Amino acid sequence: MDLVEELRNRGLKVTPQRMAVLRVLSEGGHYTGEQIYETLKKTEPGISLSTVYNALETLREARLINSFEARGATWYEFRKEPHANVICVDSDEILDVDVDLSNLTSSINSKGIKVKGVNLVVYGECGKSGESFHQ
Amino acid sequence: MDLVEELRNRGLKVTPQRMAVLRVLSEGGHYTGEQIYETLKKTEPGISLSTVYNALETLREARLINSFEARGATWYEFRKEPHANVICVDSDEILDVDVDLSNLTSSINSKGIKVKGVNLVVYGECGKSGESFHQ
DNA sequence: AGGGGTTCCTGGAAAAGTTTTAAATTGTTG
DNA sequence: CAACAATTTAAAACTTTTCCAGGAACCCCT
Repeated sequence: MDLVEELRNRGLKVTPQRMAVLRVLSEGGHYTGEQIYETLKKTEPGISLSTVYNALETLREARLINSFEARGATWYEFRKEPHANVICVDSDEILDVDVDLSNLTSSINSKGIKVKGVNLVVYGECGKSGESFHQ
Repeated sequence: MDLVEELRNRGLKVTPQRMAVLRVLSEGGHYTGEQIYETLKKTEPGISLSTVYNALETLREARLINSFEARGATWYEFRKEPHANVICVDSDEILDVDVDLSNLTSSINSKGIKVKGVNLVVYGECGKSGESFHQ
């Protein structure tokens, strides 16, 4: 099922702005709302920051993208398997690291909590240094 | 080693404001900076919000308390073993759930990343409903 | 295909909520 | 008591949400 279909199936309209946000995130990496807005301003003249935030929230509810909070901001990424978001304290990068979270989820489920989402943020030294914009 | 000693050992001054913040957190639960400020205003007349934030950052760096981000705010808790912070989507409570994170940490360490901190935020239904202030 | 109508979405400005900063004052430690 | 760190107050910064009028997407119909 492609992204357009997934939006329609949920009664959501397929707008150019939503597709533009998806296009940015589908290339991989981690972005704040502001970063997506700055990226899209170049190709989507007139798009507004509130539209970006509206689209992000809608796409997140539709589970087409994920979000997590770190460093005082909300970060968005294209949907993918549960994983660790590793924040490199030396390089400011955010890396995806595949880890198995199924044991953890079932352990919490067994305590009477129905797990709806898991956000794992790890702070660590990854040996690199310097800044990188595309996170 | 008590808290006063731990502050002194790190070259930090023991101020009434820092001790007041520790007193709130040591009773357990999860608080935002604003909630701690509101709590302390009753017993520490004249304390300011920025002092609370300064103290929280200092205490966090000294590893006497933990913090994690969720729901658009930073939440603080007294230091304890790594665990899952479960946000109940039905009751707005935040619960501590003990889970073993050692496998996860060593798995990430083995990929060349030196783990400095783990923040595990889980969203789930815990069957309760209604609001609770002390989280 | 094309048009009409309904519903939902967008854009711009402003507000809200959280956290940080600046500069002067006060407090803690040796 | 001197040296230096921490607190206070106010304002600003930063991210995100809200409001609503105008516009666009979708559905149905021909």
